[in-house]
Amino acid sequence: MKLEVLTISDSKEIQNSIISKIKELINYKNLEPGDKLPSERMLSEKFGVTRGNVRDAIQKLEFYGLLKSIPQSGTFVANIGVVAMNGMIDDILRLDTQSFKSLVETRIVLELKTVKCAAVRRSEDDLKMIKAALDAYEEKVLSGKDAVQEDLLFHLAIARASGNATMNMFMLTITPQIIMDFEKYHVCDAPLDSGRIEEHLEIYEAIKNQNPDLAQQKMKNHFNVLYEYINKIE
Amino acid sequence: MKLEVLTISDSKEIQNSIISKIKELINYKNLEPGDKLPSERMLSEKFGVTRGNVRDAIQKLEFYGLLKSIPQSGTFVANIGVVAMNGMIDDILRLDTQSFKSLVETRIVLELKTVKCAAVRRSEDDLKMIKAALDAYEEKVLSGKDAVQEDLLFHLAIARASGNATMNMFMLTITPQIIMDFEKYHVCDAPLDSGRIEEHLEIYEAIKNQNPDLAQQKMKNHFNVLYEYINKIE
DNA sequence: TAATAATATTTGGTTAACCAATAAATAAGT
DNA sequence: ACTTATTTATTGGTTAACCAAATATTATTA
Repeated sequence: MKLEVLTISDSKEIQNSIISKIKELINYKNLEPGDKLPSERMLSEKFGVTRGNVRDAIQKLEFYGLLKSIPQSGTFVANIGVVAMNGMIDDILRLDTQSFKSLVETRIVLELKTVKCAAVRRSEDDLKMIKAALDAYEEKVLSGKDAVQEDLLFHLAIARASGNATMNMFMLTITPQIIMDFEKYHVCDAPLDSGRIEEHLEIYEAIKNQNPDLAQQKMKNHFNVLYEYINKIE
Repeated sequence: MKLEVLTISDSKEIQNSIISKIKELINYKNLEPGDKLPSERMLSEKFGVTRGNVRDAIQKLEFYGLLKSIPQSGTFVANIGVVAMNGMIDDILRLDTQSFKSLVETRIVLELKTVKCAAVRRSEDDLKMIKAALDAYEEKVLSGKDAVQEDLLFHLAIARASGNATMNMFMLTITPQIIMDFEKYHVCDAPLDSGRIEEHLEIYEAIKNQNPDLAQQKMKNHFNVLYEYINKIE
């Protein structure tokens, strides 16, 4: 007889099934914005799972802004109607894992905007930090070493200078995965680096001179090779 | 004498200080990609905090892809170099709270892309779901009721049809906050809805006919009023 | 009867003990 | 001396008991 083991995907399944049951409960009980959910203990008993499982599921829905836990009081339905609640939970349950292509595609979209914002809004301090990242990248490349990290730190510095906390955070969430995939798929092995120093410099100059359209254009050029790459895969 | 109470911002401060200490530790010990961090118990003792605090901090860094916990084995530095590690942790610690403006700005950027992708990649199934969302929106508006939820579900259906899991997830994370802010700031009180049904329909038709550029153009029109709004505030 | 005070219960959050899987150290066998 | 088997210690994860704040209930009083 085979031993039953709880793998990660199993625990993900449990979490999703709990989320699904919470959705049904909200519909069944006609809970509206601001209404209180049953306590974690009751839910865990009702669903036949541990309280920890329930807490994790609630935490996930809290991350997406659908529930709000208040200490010593209860867990409440967010200020969002039943229709949106149902639609969003369905979407959350259906979410695929993020492919390399989707990550890069998203990165390009975000950066074509962050660079524009940075050109308009960057402070003198921002500019200094972008310059520092630029110099670090150049030095690493000229010494013949791999400079993937310094490359992406340059781009993150621009994201910070964009003055948009949302895009900044999104860039932070996708950057590590991109770095690892880059090395995995050997995207940066090609001898493009000498040209890319120049490209970085041009982007920097455009930001320095507060020319948003030029900055975006230079960034677009910079992404050309990457763009071709992701359209090739899949 | 005042009673000492641990507020949410205090606990956030603790978490950030732990993250900062982990960063110092990685530098001090010269931990490289794949190296093992000291155990949670040792860290909690070293830092003078509870093990739960340490776990939370590690979980946050795991979310950003900088650490990886493996059960019964340890917590490991991700496949990312020291330079990127330091830069990213600094960025994470510096992250601002997301303003309404940054949310809407990001939403526009993402949607101008998702709608284009959706026009190219949408399946017949996707198309049906977008149509269903469109009909639900129209019905709600024509009956004179508030249709903010149905509005955004239409846009989420497009995000799903884009075939890009990353942008889909990003849209899901910002949508609830936008809905709540919309109602808070009374963005949708204006009598624009009759015109907006038409706009939605045009977007849908462009997606149906697989015309990405037209779809993007229609989406851009649709966002015009919103775009003016966010450039007005602040 | 209504308003207030006191008590009991319920709540999400926290923590210390526990678990099974892993890794390290030791012992045994060849 | 080197491999293999066995034991021991350590690990992140889990759970059941506990906590203090918030709420509901009951008792008291005017």
